[in-house]
Amino acid sequence: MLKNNFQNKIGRDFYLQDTLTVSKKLLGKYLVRKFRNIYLAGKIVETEAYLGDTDPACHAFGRITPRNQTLYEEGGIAYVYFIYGNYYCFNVVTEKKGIGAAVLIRALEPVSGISIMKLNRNKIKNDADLTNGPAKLCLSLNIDKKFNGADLTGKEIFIAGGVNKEKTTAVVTKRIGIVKGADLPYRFFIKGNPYITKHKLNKEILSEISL
DNA sequence: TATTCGATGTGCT
DNA sequence: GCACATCGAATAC
Repeated sequence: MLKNNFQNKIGRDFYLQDTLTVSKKLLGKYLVRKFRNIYLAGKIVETEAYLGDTDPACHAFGRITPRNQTLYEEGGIAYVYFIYGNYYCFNVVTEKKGIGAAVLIRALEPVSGISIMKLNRNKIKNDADLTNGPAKLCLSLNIDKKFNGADLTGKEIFIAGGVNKEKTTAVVTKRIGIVKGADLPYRFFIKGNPYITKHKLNKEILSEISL
Protein backbone atom coordinates (compact mmCIF):
# COMPACT_ATOMS: atom_id res chain seq x y z
CA MET A 1 0.00 0.00 0.00
CA LEU A 2 2.59 2.54 1.05
CA LYS A 3 5.17 0.84 -1.10
CA ASN A 4 5.79 4.01 -3.09
CA ASN A 5 6.75 5.90 0.03
CA PHE A 6 9.35 3.31 0.88
CA GLN A 7 11.12 3.78 -2.44
CA ASN A 8 12.06 7.28 -1.35
CA LYS A 9 15.09 5.96 0.50
CA ILE A 10 17.32 8.34 2.44
CA GLY A 11 20.88 8.50 1.13
CA ARG A 12 24.22 8.52 2.89
CA ASP A 13 24.68 12.29 3.04
CA PHE A 14 21.70 12.71 5.34
CA TYR A 15 23.41 10.71 8.07
CA LEU A 16 26.66 12.67 7.88
CA GLN A 17 25.01 15.79 9.26
CA ASP A 18 25.22 17.02 12.82
CA THR A 19 23.61 14.49 15.17
CA LEU A 20 21.08 16.87 16.69
CA THR A 21 20.00 17.87 13.18
CA VAL A 22 19.56 14.24 12.17
CA SER A 23 17.61 13.54 15.37
CA LYS A 24 15.06 16.21 14.48
CA LYS A 25 14.90 15.48 10.76
CA LEU A 26 14.26 11.78 11.35
CA LEU A 27 10.89 12.63 12.87
CA GLY A 28 8.17 11.88 10.32
CA LYS A 29 10.35 9.59 8.23
CA TYR A 30 9.76 5.84 7.95
CA LEU A 31 11.90 3.07 9.37
CA VAL A 32 11.47 0.12 7.02
CA ARG A 33 12.59 -3.43 7.69
CA LYS A 34 12.09 -6.11 5.07
CA PHE A 35 10.96 -9.28 6.82
CA ARG A 36 10.23 -12.37 4.72
CA ASN A 37 9.34 -10.21 1.70
CA ILE A 38 6.97 -8.07 3.74
CA TYR A 39 7.74 -4.51 4.73
CA LEU A 40 7.47 -3.87 8.45
CA ALA A 41 7.46 -0.12 8.78
CA GLY A 42 6.60 2.70 11.08
CA LYS A 43 6.77 6.46 11.14
CA ILE A 44 9.54 7.70 13.43
CA VAL A 45 7.85 9.75 16.15
CA GLU A 46 10.48 9.88 18.93
CA THR A 47 14.28 10.07 18.90
CA GLU A 48 17.19 10.77 21.22
CA ALA A 49 20.64 12.11 20.34
CA TYR A 50 23.87 10.66 21.76
CA LEU A 51 26.66 12.97 20.84
CA GLY A 52 29.87 10.99 21.07
CA ASP A 53 32.83 10.85 23.43
CA THR A 54 31.96 14.14 25.14
CA ASP A 55 28.45 12.99 26.07
CA PRO A 56 28.53 11.05 29.36
CA ALA A 57 25.43 9.06 28.41
CA CYS A 58 26.80 7.95 25.05
CA HIS A 59 28.32 4.50 24.70
CA ALA A 60 31.24 6.20 22.97
CA PHE A 61 32.12 8.00 26.21
CA GLY A 62 35.51 6.58 27.13
CA ARG A 63 37.55 4.26 24.98
CA ILE A 64 36.74 2.42 21.79
CA THR A 65 35.73 -1.12 22.73
CA PRO A 66 34.35 -4.07 20.75
CA ARG A 67 30.88 -3.04 21.84
CA ASN A 68 30.93 0.59 20.77
CA GLN A 69 33.15 0.49 17.69
CA THR A 70 30.27 0.63 15.19
CA LEU A 71 29.39 4.02 16.65
CA TYR A 72 32.65 5.35 15.23
CA GLU A 73 32.00 4.25 11.66
CA GLU A 74 30.77 6.62 8.99
CA GLY A 75 27.12 7.66 9.39
CA GLY A 76 24.40 5.65 7.70
CA ILE A 77 24.70 2.30 9.44
CA ALA A 78 22.81 0.78 12.35
CA TYR A 79 24.13 0.47 15.90
CA VAL A 80 22.16 -2.21 17.73
CA TYR A 81 23.04 -3.09 21.30
CA PHE A 82 21.79 -5.59 23.87
CA ILE A 83 20.55 -4.23 27.18
CA TYR A 84 19.20 -5.52 30.51
CA GLY A 85 19.78 -9.11 29.51
CA ASN A 86 16.66 -9.15 27.38
CA TYR A 87 16.34 -6.33 24.92
CA TYR A 88 17.82 -4.63 21.88
CA CYS A 89 17.84 -0.95 20.99
CA PHE A 90 18.24 0.42 17.48
CA ASN A 91 20.34 3.49 16.67
CA VAL A 92 21.24 5.34 13.51
CA VAL A 93 24.97 6.11 13.36
CA THR A 94 25.67 9.71 12.36
CA GLU A 95 28.49 12.00 11.27
CA LYS A 96 31.81 11.16 9.69
CA LYS A 97 34.04 8.21 10.52
CA GLY A 98 35.81 8.65 13.83
CA ILE A 99 32.94 10.40 15.62
CA GLY A 100 31.05 8.05 17.95
CA ALA A 101 27.61 9.61 17.69
CA ALA A 102 24.18 8.17 16.97
CA VAL A 103 20.42 8.69 17.22
CA LEU A 104 18.35 6.25 19.26
CA ILE A 105 14.99 5.50 17.65
CA ARG A 106 12.68 5.47 20.66
CA ALA A 107 9.21 5.06 19.14
CA LEU A 108 7.36 4.42 15.90
CA GLU A 109 3.82 4.83 14.70
CA PRO A 110 3.06 1.45 13.06
CA VAL A 111 2.27 1.85 9.36
CA SER A 112 2.86 -1.38 7.45
CA GLY A 113 2.95 -5.05 8.42
CA ILE A 114 1.07 -4.45 11.66
CA SER A 115 -0.37 -7.97 11.73
CA ILE A 116 3.16 -9.39 11.49
CA MET A 117 4.30 -7.10 14.27
CA LYS A 118 1.54 -8.52 16.45
CA LEU A 119 2.75 -12.03 15.67
CA ASN A 120 6.22 -10.94 16.77
CA ARG A 121 4.72 -9.76 20.08
CA ASN A 122 2.44 -12.42 21.46
CA LYS A 123 0.43 -10.61 24.08
CA ILE A 124 0.17 -7.10 22.65
CA LYS A 125 -3.30 -6.04 21.53
CA ASN A 126 -3.07 -2.28 21.02
CA ASP A 127 -1.17 -0.98 18.00
CA ALA A 128 0.37 1.76 20.15
CA ASP A 129 1.99 -0.72 22.51
CA LEU A 130 3.77 -2.46 19.64
CA THR A 131 6.37 0.23 19.09
CA ASN A 132 6.17 2.89 21.84
CA GLY A 133 9.60 2.16 23.26
CA PRO A 134 13.07 1.40 21.90
CA ALA A 135 13.08 -2.29 22.84
CA LYS A 136 9.44 -2.76 21.85
CA LEU A 137 10.00 -1.55 18.32
CA CYS A 138 12.96 -3.90 17.95
CA LEU A 139 10.79 -6.82 19.02
CA SER A 140 7.97 -5.84 16.64
CA LEU A 141 10.30 -5.32 13.68
CA ASN A 142 12.42 -8.37 14.59
CA ILE A 143 15.59 -6.31 14.92
CA ASP A 144 18.40 -7.93 16.88
CA LYS A 145 22.18 -8.07 17.10
CA LYS A 146 22.62 -9.24 13.52
CA PHE A 147 21.65 -5.73 12.39
CA ASN A 148 24.53 -4.14 14.28
CA GLY A 149 26.56 -2.44 11.56
CA ALA A 150 23.87 -2.97 8.91
CA ASP A 151 23.97 -0.53 6.00
CA LEU A 152 20.94 1.74 6.14
CA THR A 153 21.21 2.48 2.43
CA GLY A 154 20.70 -1.20 1.61
CA LYS A 155 17.58 -3.28 1.02
CA GLU A 156 17.01 -5.14 4.27
CA ILE A 157 16.61 -2.12 6.53
CA PHE A 158 16.48 1.54 5.59
CA ILE A 159 14.78 4.87 6.23
CA ALA A 160 12.44 6.45 3.70
CA GLY A 161 11.31 10.03 3.42
CA GLY A 162 7.92 11.06 4.71
CA VAL A 163 5.12 12.07 2.40
CA ASN A 164 3.14 14.07 4.93
CA LYS A 165 2.78 17.57 3.61
CA GLU A 166 1.48 19.05 6.82
CA LYS A 167 4.00 20.82 8.99
CA THR A 168 5.35 18.84 11.93
CA THR A 169 5.95 20.41 15.32
CA ALA A 170 8.56 18.69 17.45
CA VAL A 171 8.92 18.93 21.18
CA VAL A 172 12.14 18.77 23.20
CA THR A 173 12.67 17.13 26.61
CA LYS A 174 15.45 15.58 28.63
CA ARG A 175 16.47 12.06 27.71
CA ILE A 176 14.76 9.08 29.35
CA GLY A 177 16.10 6.13 31.27
CA ILE A 178 19.64 7.35 31.92
CA VAL A 179 21.49 8.72 34.94
CA LYS A 180 24.60 10.27 33.44
CA GLY A 181 23.95 13.26 31.20
CA ALA A 182 20.29 13.19 32.15
CA ASP A 183 19.83 16.97 32.06
CA LEU A 184 20.67 17.44 28.40
CA PRO A 185 17.74 18.39 26.13
CA TYR A 186 18.32 15.75 23.49
CA ARG A 187 14.97 13.94 23.27
CA PHE A 188 12.64 14.86 20.44
CA PHE A 189 9.13 13.73 19.62
CA ILE A 190 6.24 14.78 17.40
CA LYS A 191 3.89 17.03 19.31
CA GLY A 192 0.62 15.34 20.21
CA ASN A 193 1.49 12.01 18.64
CA PRO A 194 -0.11 9.14 20.61
CA TYR A 195 2.58 6.58 19.76
CA ILE A 196 5.44 7.95 21.87
CA THR A 197 6.89 6.38 25.02
CA LYS A 198 4.71 6.88 28.08
CA HIS A 199 6.77 8.89 30.55
CA LYS A 200 6.30 11.68 33.06
CA LEU A 201 8.93 13.78 31.28
CA ASN A 202 6.48 14.01 28.36
CA LYS A 203 4.87 16.85 30.29
CA GLU A 204 8.13 18.68 30.95
CA ILE A 205 8.48 20.34 27.57
CA LEU A 206 11.63 22.43 27.29
CA SER A 207 10.95 23.93 23.87
CA GLU A 208 9.15 23.42 20.57
CA ILE A 209 10.52 23.48 17.04
CA SER A 210 8.75 23.38 13.69
CA LEU A 211 10.22 21.07 11.10
C1' DT B 1 -3.56 5.55 38.03
C1' DA B 2 1.20 5.65 40.03
C1' DT B 3 5.05 3.38 41.62
C1' DT B 4 8.00 -0.57 42.61
C1' DC B 5 10.51 -4.43 41.34
C1' DG B 6 12.30 -8.78 39.13
C1' DA B 7 14.10 -10.90 34.95
C1' DT B 8 18.08 -11.34 32.26
C1' DG B 9 23.16 -11.51 30.04
C1' DT B 10 26.99 -8.95 28.40
C1' DG B 11 30.81 -5.70 28.64
C1' DC B 12 33.98 -3.58 31.23
C1' DT B 13 36.31 -2.72 35.89
C1' DG C 1 30.86 -7.91 40.54
C1' DC C 2 28.17 -4.36 38.93
C1' DA C 3 25.97 -1.18 35.87
C1' DC C 4 22.91 -1.03 32.22
C1' DA C 5 19.75 4.26 26.49
C1' DT C 6 13.89 -1.64 29.23
C1' DC C 7 9.62 -3.93 29.89
C1' DG C 8 5.58 -5.52 32.05
C1' DA C 9 3.60 -7.76 36.05
C1' DA C 10 2.58 -6.92 40.74
C1' DT C 11 1.67 -3.93 44.26
C1' DA C 12 0.12 0.15 46.54
C1' DC C 13 -3.10 3.79 46.79
